[in-house]
Amino acid sequence: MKLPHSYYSNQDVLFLAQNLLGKVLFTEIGDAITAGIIVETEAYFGVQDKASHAYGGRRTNRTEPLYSHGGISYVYLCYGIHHLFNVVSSVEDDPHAVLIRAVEPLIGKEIMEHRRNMPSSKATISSGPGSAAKALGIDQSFNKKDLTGDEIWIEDHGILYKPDEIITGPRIGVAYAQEDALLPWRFFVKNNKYVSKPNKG
DNA sequence: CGGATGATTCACT
DNA sequence: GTGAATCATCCGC
Repeated sequence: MKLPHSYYSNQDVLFLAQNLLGKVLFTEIGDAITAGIIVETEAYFGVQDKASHAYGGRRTNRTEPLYSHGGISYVYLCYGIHHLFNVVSSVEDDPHAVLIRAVEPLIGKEIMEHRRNMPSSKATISSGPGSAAKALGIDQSFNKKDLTGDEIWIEDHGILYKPDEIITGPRIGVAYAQEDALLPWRFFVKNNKYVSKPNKG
């Protein structure tokens, strides 16, 4: 059930970003288990991607997790308020990652409702990278965690979307990346209400 | 050591 | 649609 370490070694981050749609992201904090179906992702294409924190081989204390072997998390604070969760992929020193932008609440909905202070019927409970992370209880302490461990992991529940249900488009909020901002490296499930921003095909 | 800056969200107008 | 919130990180001096 749990995706094995080998899954994350895939060196094609665009494939992985698309393949992660329909997978189920779990967190366990104390006794609280929550999980959501991944319905929106973005690929960050290593050193050659101007939108990536690792662009040009930039290597700092913060970006260090990106350079690890695939299969760990990369969580960082954005705008001083939001924790954004990424799945690190590929091999060591090849800093590819997939940003999880939205999940559909599946397990532990009451816990997510409490964390977000809104009903899970509301789309915005886990729509957008900051909200999805908060619903799952992800914060800085989840940085650099092994994704095959027992604090945060991803399972395959056999959910498969048809090719025409998966939409590709430019990434959100990366205008600073100039021409790379136009690359169609955002993937989401068509018409899923938990997808942020435009979710139609 | 200080200034700038976000892979965003939410409350208002 | 607009603007505030809010701080770790990064980079230049």
